Amino acid sequence: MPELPEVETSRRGIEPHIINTRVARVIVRNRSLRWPVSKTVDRKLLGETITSVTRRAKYLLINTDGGSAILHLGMSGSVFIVDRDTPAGVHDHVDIDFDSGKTMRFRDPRRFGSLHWSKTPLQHKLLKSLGPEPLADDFDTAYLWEKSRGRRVSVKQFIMNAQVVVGVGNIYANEALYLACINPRRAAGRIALQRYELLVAAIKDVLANAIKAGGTTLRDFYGGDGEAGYFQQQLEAYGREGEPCRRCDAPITAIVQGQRSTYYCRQCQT
DNA sequence: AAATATACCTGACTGC
DNA sequence: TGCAGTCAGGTATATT
Repeated sequence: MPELPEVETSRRGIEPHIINTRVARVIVRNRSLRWPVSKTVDRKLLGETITSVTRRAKYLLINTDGGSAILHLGMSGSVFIVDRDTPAGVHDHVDIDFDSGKTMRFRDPRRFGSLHWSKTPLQHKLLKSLGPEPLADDFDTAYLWEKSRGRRVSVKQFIMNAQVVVGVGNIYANEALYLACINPRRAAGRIALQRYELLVAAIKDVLANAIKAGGTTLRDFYGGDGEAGYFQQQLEAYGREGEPCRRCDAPITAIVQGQRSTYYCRQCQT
């Protein structure tokens, strides 16, 4: 499923193929994504030239001089480049054809993704109240510690809250807490500054490593669907219920927090 | 204000 | 082999 590293991988895979090229046609086969795709999107995109593809949280911004398309991959979405007139599958909901003869295709079996248009995407309702980017310098120990004061919610749910920090999905929340030796059930407001230092470093580390691993997917991105489980072999906690902790050998425990599965070591995450 | 629950959707998997 | 049931998960929104 696309977490931040995969969205970033998609961005890097797509941008070189569509930058400075003009949109020749937009085909929306299915408008019922998470929110109905407005015809405004197709209308505004048509004829525009792509100036860049950027990312904010897990949103891809396909930028033009006239505004930006805001694409979210949801849980099962992917974007990739194909030659024009490549037959579309049942879950291929949107094609953007370019003058170059290439097509950017959006595929999303579960249709949790979304597509919007905005002249000022960072001010868009969906983006305007997001927290800092986890890999940016303004996401640091002091910020996270301060933000956590007085909060009784579990630290895992706290770091998965996009108003606190974006891009930390379930898998990476589990992994980061494991790396920082913090019990996911602990209240966010009752964790010391020094431990937040470890946690911030762990979040940055796990995301940076996953982006690096995404480079593997990038190689066969062209024509592929970018959904390969590239980071799986590096997981320390997620999905390892009953298997031995690689630090202390105690079995990894699985619990549910906020209807999400949590995996952690009861012995060394305190 | 903060915490918690709900809704959206379908492929993959499990058990009969 | 087929079928019904369960799970997964991002995030806006509703409810407490």
